[in-house]
Amino acid sequence: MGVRWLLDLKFVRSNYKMVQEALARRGEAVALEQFLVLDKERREKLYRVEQMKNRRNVVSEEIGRLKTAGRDAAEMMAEMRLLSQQVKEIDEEIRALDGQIQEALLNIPNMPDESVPYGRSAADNPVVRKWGEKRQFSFSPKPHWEIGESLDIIDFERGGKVTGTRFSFYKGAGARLERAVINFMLDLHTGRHGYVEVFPPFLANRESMTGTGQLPKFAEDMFRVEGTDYYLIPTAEVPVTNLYRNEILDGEKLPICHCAYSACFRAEAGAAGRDTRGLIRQHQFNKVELVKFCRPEDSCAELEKLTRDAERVLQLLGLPYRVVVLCTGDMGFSAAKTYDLEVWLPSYGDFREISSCSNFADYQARRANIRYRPPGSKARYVHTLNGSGLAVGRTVAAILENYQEADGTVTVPEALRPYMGGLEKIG
RNA sequence: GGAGAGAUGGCCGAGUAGGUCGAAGGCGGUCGCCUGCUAAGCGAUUAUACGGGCUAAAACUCGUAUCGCGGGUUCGAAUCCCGCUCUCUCCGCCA
Repeated sequence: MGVRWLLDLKFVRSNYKMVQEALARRGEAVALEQFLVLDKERREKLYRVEQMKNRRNVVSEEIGRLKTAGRDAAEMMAEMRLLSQQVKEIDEEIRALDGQIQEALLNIPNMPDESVPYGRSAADNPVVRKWGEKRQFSFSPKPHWEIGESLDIIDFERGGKVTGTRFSFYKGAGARLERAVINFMLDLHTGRHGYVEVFPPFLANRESMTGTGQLPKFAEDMFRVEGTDYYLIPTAEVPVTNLYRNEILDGEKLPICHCAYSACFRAEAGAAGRDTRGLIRQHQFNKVELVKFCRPEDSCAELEKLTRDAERVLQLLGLPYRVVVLCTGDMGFSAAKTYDLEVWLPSYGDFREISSCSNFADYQARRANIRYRPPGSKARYVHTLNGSGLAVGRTVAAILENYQEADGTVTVPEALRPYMGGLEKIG
């Protein structure tokens, strides 16, 4: 039975030290020794059982010949009956080993790209570049949730009533603003950056969640539809990356670039007490996502481009931001390299993440089995990338805070006015 | 939700009273040949994964597995039995 491995077994086997060191840089002591032992045992058993199967095949053929010739083969059949029994047992053992190995692999994070700086936590993420000037307020700027409430364009209170904490309503110009931001981003990425828009399902099944790495490790971060195997997507990355699961793409078509709007749902387990007010950390939020599939040799350059595409949104909206590169200790589980875009939020007096752009190398492609065929050669795994372009709720929060005026109104950024029916000011 | 039909290689499509079928044939693809009956002809070749051997690595070679998925029967299963999934058609329902 063919098992598709989550890591290249041969690679891990022969570059054991290197893999071990790469993973150690992430700060997780990964037990690869265990893997090596299991792998060795598996290969020994596999070899043995394949020898047995070979004998069975050869003898069975012989039995067929004898029988058609009308001769007796009872002795051989008896022997084979025994052999088959043993084969079955060893097959069972191998299957158990496969499961153990696969389980071990599922919990091994991606290896960081060599260019990723070493560090232990978010505090060690180097700032790569900054853009924009922080506005000097002649008054004391208010946090976006206060602005939203006083302008009556965001209703957190009733969101809590209707659904629960961390849910909210947008209303009037607020709802329109949210929609404007979505459309602005989609138009920018499709019109100027060459992405093909897709509108995905907001629920995805277990295979898809495993394909992009949300499962099995992060099940508690997601909402699951009771009685089904469907999960509410935590990001459009899931359905869009899985678009091509179990497919072999035409090499000529790469890179394939998609952008997608979706609502995103996150259980935010373990986030109790953090960002309890406002739009920063909701159970449901909107996001425009950028997703790329490319050749392995292009993924580094594609990550730079994708990041720039996301940055362009902030630039056109006139929102100050900085770009940090996540250090080894702060990177997500599946990522090989990640840039975070952090927007300036006056009420926090700090930069907050508004986009995360990652190169996953072949990590997701291997799990999701997405390949391409280079001209005249075998299928290879593609590299996948994605990034927010951008998180809409946080963008709205940033607009409200950065564009607020002393009289309590909010100026609409010029780039959004065409999407707001020409509206220049909210309030 | 109810009833029926079907799932075979890149595609189309054979193959079921179990045996030498990884699987006929066609198309497509690749390589070579031919080139005045020309929007052609001829020949060859054309799956993937894993393991062993040989390698610097390949190529190569041997083996195993794979005919929707998972089990079962059997010395032996694409072919028989059971379960599941998906697709198609008809009915119902609905945005």
